[in-house]
Amino acid sequence: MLPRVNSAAIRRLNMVRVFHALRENPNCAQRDLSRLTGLDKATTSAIVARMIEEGLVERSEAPRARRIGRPETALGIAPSAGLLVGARLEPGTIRIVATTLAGTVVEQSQIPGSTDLATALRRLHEGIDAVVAASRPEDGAAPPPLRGIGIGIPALMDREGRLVLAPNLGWRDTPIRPLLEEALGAPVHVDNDTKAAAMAERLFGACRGVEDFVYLTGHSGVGGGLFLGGRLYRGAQGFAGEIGHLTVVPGGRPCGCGKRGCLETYVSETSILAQAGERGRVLPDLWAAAAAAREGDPVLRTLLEEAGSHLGFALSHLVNLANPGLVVLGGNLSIVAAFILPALNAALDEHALEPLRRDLRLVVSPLGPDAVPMGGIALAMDGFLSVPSPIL
Amino acid sequence: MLPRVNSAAIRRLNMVRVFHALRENPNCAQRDLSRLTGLDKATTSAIVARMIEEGLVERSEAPRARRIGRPETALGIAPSAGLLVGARLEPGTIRIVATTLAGTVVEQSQIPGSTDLATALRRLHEGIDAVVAASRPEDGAAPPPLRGIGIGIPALMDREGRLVLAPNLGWRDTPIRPLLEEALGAPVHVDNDTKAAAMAERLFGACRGVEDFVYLTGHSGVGGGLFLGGRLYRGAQGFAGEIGHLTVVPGGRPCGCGKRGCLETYVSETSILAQAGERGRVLPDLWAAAAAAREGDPVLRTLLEEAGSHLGFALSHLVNLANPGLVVLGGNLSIVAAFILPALNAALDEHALEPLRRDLRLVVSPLGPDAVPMGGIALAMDGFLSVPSPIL
DNA sequence: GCGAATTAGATAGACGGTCTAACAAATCGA
DNA sequence: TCGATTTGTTAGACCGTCTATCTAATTCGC
Repeated sequence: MLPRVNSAAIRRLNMVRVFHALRENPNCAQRDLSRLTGLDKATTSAIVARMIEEGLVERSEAPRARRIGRPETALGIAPSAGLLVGARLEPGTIRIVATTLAGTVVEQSQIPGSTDLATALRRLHEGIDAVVAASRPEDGAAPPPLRGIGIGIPALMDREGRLVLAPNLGWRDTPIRPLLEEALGAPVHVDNDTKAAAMAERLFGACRGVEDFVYLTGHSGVGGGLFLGGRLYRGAQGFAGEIGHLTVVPGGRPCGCGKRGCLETYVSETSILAQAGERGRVLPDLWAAAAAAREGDPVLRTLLEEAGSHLGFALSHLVNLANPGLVVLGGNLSIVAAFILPALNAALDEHALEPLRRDLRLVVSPLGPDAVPMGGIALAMDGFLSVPSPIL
Repeated sequence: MLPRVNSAAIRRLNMVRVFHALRENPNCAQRDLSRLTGLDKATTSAIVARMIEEGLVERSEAPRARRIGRPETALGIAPSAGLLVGARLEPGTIRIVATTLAGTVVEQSQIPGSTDLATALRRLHEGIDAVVAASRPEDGAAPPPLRGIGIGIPALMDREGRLVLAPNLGWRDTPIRPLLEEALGAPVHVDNDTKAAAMAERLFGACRGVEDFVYLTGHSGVGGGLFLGGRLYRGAQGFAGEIGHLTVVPGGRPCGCGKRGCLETYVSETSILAQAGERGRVLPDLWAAAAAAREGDPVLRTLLEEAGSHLGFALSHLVNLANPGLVVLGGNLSIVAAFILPALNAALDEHALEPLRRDLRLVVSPLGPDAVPMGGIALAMDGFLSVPSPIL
């Protein structure tokens, strides 16, 4: 059943618009918010007054003089209004960030992970407590309340937020959200790490204001986050974006999914290192692979070129189907971006339709390794603002 | 700039909900509308009263007795409230339907098409006039007003509704909507034929109530209509869904797009007939191809099996990326569906991820050749209801 | 037959949004 | 000091939905 649309819904919707306008334009005046949101200045006045009353927004002390007329007062999301926590849960490490409600990072940490569910959750819990404790304001004022927690996990999550399968962690069918919510005592949002990272790029990274883009990342597998028509797209079951299992070489390298020739047997960090090993180059990680390529090692050069070619071929399918305006290379892919991009672009030229290819922009993620935990922040922010989903 | 969200917007939104609930459940009572839309019965009462006042809805004369209590009065979209016209514009033929606002067909016709722009538009104009004239009620009452016209064209249309390129018609960069609107004197909506057909399946066909599905069709090319997250998805430039140009055989048959091995060089009506000819079977159309296959012709059997295999391979990419819950085979593909489905399913089994494949339903379009003109109706209906786009 | 029960639908009033229009506030420039 | 200019507030109109109550029309039990 669709949520009811009544005056409460429209108030929330307009409040969220004002919030994001203010988040993206810190220290702007009420007048600017009117222009940005399209709301009448009287409406803006009412909404801002309410947000100030709720402690969500604060006025700067000093009015800013303009050329002529009454000076404007700058507004901003109050740092004391609350704290959001984002986390990235991986087998080896857990990365945690704390931000203001506006998404400004105030604290971060990295702790060891675990493939044991109880251990991982305990460490996550302790890590979050520590980060929140460290986020206390210096002047000894009351700590901002924890408003929400968002966590990105390398796992298939269904549309209800249930963990279906996490091969790297060895977990399956785990009601991870309730487990965490009970332990942490704040609203918890859990999502696939790539989808979370895509949200981060949209709110804080390279895709601000972009309505249709694709986020690509590659660790143990290759994941795609589809942001389509102004929303993160999840698919009928919540599994959309599985670009890593497109068949790029029929009958090719065997994949963990049981098929052969999947993209991620050629392009993920794991598979690139494996292939390097097969060709006599034992390397610890992609940084080493990038270093070797930078020094001119022909094996790595060729390997990364092949990877770029396969990725470009798979990406061309996505481009022809979804016609995104922007593709972001993120995660570990950004480490080797310089060496895969030429072949990737060539493959796109060869396989993507010209009018779709022509207007396609391709960028390397500015968030880098922070994309997933910041995606947790994005999830938590969305949850805090909690717009009933079918609206906007 | 996003449209303003105010009380007028929420009224329209709720009115549209009531309209669609009533369209999908003809002769239901006001009480049922409340349940279907989630609106309070008082709200429903107000909305229905207003729609009756506007002539959009009418009450049936006879109240329907229930087991106990006051009998309910059946409601329906008034046939006299207006007429919608949908058309399919092809080089050879123009197909036109007229329906009530509820989408009930009241008249249809088929006239010759033309690749000359002026001729085609003139014939379309005359054909629509004729169909509208023939739709007069038998009792000699005033004819319902023409509320909108929707047209599906085999063309790349940009997001502003401008015709960018129509290879089969030989048109490019044509402001077709203004041309038609001036001539026809009613709101005109023009869109890609496949996207229109997908809308028809959603409103009137196999996809009623389905939020994420893919519509596939194949005439001169192979097109895909993506309906994602409850909306027709257009992509950054409006070109989304070009499944026909996925590379399925690297270095394969040359395609009109300049590349090689595109899906549509194996699966479209044109290419199937061409391949049949190369193998010594000269056939006029897909009906003949289906007939030959039905009679056991091994050449056609093999050919269609290969087509199914290629289509399934390309579709597996779409499934892995978009995770649709339903795939509809429409247009000319439905003619040969019986002979391509086994290989198509096998290719999906081989190349689509198991959890995504498992819950995927595949159906043949119930609308068949009417999908495109009914898609025009869907466009016109959407336009008539004109919900500001970012809402719902 | 007749009143109680039951269900559909209408109505009154509360409530809560945004918008228009007028007003108050704060500055610049002459 | 006064008018012009621009920002921000306020009063009131307007228009939605929602709650609560009322009316209408029927069946059921007796």
